[in-house]
Amino acid sequence: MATRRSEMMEETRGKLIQAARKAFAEKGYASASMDDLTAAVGLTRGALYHNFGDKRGLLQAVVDRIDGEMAARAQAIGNAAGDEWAGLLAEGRAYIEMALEPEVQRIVLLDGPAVLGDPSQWPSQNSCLQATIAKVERLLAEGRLKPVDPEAAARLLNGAALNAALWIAASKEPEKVLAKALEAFRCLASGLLAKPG
Amino acid sequence: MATRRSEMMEETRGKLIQAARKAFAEKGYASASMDDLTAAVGLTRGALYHNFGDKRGLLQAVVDRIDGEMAARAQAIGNAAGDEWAGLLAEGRAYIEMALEPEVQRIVLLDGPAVLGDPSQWPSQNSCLQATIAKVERLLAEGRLKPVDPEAAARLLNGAALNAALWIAASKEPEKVLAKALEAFRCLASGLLAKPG
DNA sequence: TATCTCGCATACGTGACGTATGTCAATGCT
DNA sequence: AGCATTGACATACGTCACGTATGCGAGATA
Repeated sequence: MATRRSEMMEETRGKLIQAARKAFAEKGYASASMDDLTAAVGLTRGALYHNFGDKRGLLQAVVDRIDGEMAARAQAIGNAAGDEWAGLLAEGRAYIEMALEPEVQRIVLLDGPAVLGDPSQWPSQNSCLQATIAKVERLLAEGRLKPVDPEAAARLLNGAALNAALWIAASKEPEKVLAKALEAFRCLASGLLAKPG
Repeated sequence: MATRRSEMMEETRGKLIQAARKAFAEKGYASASMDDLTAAVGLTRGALYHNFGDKRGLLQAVVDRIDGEMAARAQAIGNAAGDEWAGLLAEGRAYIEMALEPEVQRIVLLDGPAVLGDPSQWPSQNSCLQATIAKVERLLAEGRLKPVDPEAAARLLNGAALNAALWIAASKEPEKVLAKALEAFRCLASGLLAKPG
C-alpha cells in the first residue's frame, strides 16, 4: 500500500544518486563502472538510463545535490555571523573547509568542470557563488568596500579559496597550511575594504 | 642523411605531442581517439605506447610542454616591468590572458587536474606558480608587503586569476568582463601591500 | 477481466584502450 | 664484408564499458 509508482521512482533515483556519489568520489568519474554502481543498490543500467539519460546526467544530478548542500551550509554560516564583513570571511573559510572533503574535491571541483563544463553555467547556478555575491552587494551598500564589481570580487574570492583548498588537501600538514592560507585570504580580502582594517 | 635514430625518435615524439595537443584541445581528453590522433600524423598507436607508455603519459607530455611555454611567457612579461609590484600585477594579467586560450583551458585547467591529479604535484612544478612565488619573495625582501607566507599568497593570487579567466572565457562580453576582473584583481592584490597603494 | 502504461531488466552492437607479437632498418662485432 | 642484435614501430587481439533496442511484469483504467 501507499507505495505509489512515483514514490518508487523517487526512491530509485535517490539510491542511484547515493551510489554514484560514493563511486564517483572513490574511483573518479571516468573509472566508475555503471554496472558496478547500479548493482551495488540492486539495480541495473536499465534503471539508470531510464532515470538520467546517460552517465553525464547522473553526474549532473550528483553535483546538483552536493552543490545544494554546500550552499545551505555556507548560507547558514554566513547568517550566523552578525557582522557582514565577518560573515564574508567566515564564508570564505567555510568554502575552503568544504572543499577539503575528498568527495567535494573529486566530484564538484575536478570531474564536474571537466565533464559538465563551466560551473557558473550549471543549473545549480553555483549556489556558493550566489551567496558570496549577495554578501558583497550588501557590504557595498553599506559603503564598506571600494567600488568594485560584486560578481568579479565574489568570483576571485571563491577562486582564491578554491585554490587554497586544493593546496591544503595535497599538503602533508593540513593544519599548518590551513593557517597560512586563511591568513593570506584575510590579507587579500582586506584589499577590498574602503578603509584598511 | 644524418637522420640518426634518436633524432627520428624526437621527431616522432614531437609529431605525436603536436597532434595530441590539437586533439585534446578540440575533443577533450576522454573523447580523443588514439587511433585518429596517431593516424593524423601518419603513425599508429604502436608509436604512442612505445614513446609515452599510455594515454595519460601523452597528456602529461602535452601539459608539460604547454606549462613550459606559459612559464616562459610569464617570466618574460614579469621581467619586462621594471618595478616588482607592477611586475606581479602584469604577471597576473598575463596569467589571466593565457588562461583565455581554449587550448590552455581545456588541457591544462580542466582535463589536466582531473586526469593527472593536483597540478602542484606535476613534474613541470606548475612553473607559473614558481615564478609568482619568486616575485612575492622579492617584494617581501623589499618590505613592500605585509608579512605573509609567499607560497600562500602566490597560490591564492593564481587561484583568483584562474577563476577570472574561466569566468571571462564563459562570458559573452569578454572585454567588459576582463576589465571588471582586472580591476577586482588589483583590489585584492593591494590587500597584500604593507601601505595601501 | 482485458488492456494499457511504465518502470526496469536483459541482450546486443560499437568503439576504444592496452598488450603481445611480428617486422624491418640501423648498429656493432669479427 | 657478413652476421647477430637492438630498438622503433606496425598489426592483431582480448577486454571492457557505454548506450540502445527489446521484453517482461505489476499496477492503473475502463
